[in-house]
Amino acid sequence: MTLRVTNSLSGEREPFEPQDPDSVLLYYCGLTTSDPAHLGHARGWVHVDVMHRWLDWLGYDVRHVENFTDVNEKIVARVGEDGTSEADVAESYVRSIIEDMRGLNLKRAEVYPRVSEHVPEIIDLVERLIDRGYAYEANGSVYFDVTSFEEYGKLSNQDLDEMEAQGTPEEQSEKRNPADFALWKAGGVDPDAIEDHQHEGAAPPEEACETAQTWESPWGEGRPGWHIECSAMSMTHLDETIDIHVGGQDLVFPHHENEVAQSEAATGETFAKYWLHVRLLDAPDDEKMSSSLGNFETVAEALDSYGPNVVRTFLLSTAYHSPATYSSETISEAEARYERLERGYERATGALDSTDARTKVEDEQLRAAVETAREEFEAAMNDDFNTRGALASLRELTGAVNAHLDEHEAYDYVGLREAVETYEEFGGDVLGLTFGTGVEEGTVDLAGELVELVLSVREQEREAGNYERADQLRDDLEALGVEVQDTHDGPEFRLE
RNA sequence: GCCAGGGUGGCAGAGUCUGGCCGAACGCGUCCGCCUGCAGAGCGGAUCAUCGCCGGUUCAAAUCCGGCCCCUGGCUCCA
Repeated sequence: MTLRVTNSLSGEREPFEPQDPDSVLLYYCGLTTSDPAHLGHARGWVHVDVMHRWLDWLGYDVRHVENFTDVNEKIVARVGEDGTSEADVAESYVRSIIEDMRGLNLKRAEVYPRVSEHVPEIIDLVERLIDRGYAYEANGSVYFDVTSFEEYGKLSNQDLDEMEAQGTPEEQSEKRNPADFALWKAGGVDPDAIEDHQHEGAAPPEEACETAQTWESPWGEGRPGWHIECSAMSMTHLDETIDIHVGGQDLVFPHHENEVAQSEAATGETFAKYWLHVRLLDAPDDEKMSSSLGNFETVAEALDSYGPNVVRTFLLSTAYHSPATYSSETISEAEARYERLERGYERATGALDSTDARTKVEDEQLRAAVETAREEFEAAMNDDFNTRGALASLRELTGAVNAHLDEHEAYDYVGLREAVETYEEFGGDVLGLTFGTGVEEGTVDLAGELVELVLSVREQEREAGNYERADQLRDDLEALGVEVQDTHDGPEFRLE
């Protein structure tokens, strides 16, 4: 069975065939480091992460690059609020973003390149475009001539005549065609350009702009344009042609379209074989979640409230290109979904470690269910990374595990072991969920022993018929995050 | 206006490429039963969908074709 992906270039689901059958070059359009990351960003990250993990599972050697845009007017707008200079502000957000990524249990990319560290490569690329007749200089700025690239518009299906102008009025006057876009911008940052983005506590615009970074170039001092960075960094760290380029749906035009144009004009080669676009996350009011609208939940807040597993389950409960809304309802459903999986895993591992698990016992139903779950998981992931379907197969596995444990006195050791391996391999390695972090009965650590102690007191109360006291102890434990469940074999607990 | 993606049960959300296994997955919710001092978890069962509208193709359509309505995103910084 082969992987199929929806390619924005063709608008169709296509078989995935990387240039080199053994490896995949993957680029993800990362963030501008001017605001804390919000859940919408996490949606992109987590889906790219799972794509990466699935490609690993399929046996590809994945080279994954994800940039930080640390040169941008919006960063300059934060000077005074979150730092003392553009570079300083950018650095503080890079740090918080990396922390968020860790918190989300993302597999590391191979490189996280920054624009500020790739200016020479950007300048080289711009020169190449000028040499080849695709770009021109005007007053120290350099623009890409969209009419020179015949295929301009092929990614977003835009028609040049229908397009509105890109750039500021000043830029417009320098351009040959309204749709031309800047590769290099002369000078520093114009105070007028940042005023609208400034918040309370920001430095005066003129002062903030003083701290904006500029670089020497063949056209004088200036700054790189927005789109050119990704082309330069993708080519530097991967290759002139990469296999998969992923980004937010909002970037299709103009950002990705321009990347295609400038890259392919410069190299004469295909820039990216497959373009995958992650749909934006919607806020409860059905609007997109975005920094500028201020209607977001930050990654840090979400992780704090729900933890990485619930957040990931929530994000993976919707296919990467489908609409998804973040609300208290949708996140608590994800919580229930994750917990059910985790309980199944814990029951399975607990049973496996008990003396009731026997290699001689064989439950055909359990084993068939494990087999089916594995097949369905694989089929779902291969079908354009259908994470919702993949999650569904693990639920069915959970149902089979629970049914087996409920219906039998002696357990099927081999079947349970296969089930546990499936959780770990697919739920763990591929979906990036972690199970079994709760403290098991009989765990040797102090917290566990103390809970045991409280539970034994509660058992005495129950035996004595003092249910009120027993329930009070249960409620108190609950308040501390210890969930108590009475079973045939005595009380069990798990930490939330 | 132009481009892209959506409209599936109370909610959420697969399936649409490759028409039939879809009288529609997984789940949340609700109800009943088992278990249980109670609760939770689990198990079993039930409830819940004329798949946006109209027309067409076909033995057969959520899935293909045509028209229309509505929503979201992009066309300005944005994952």
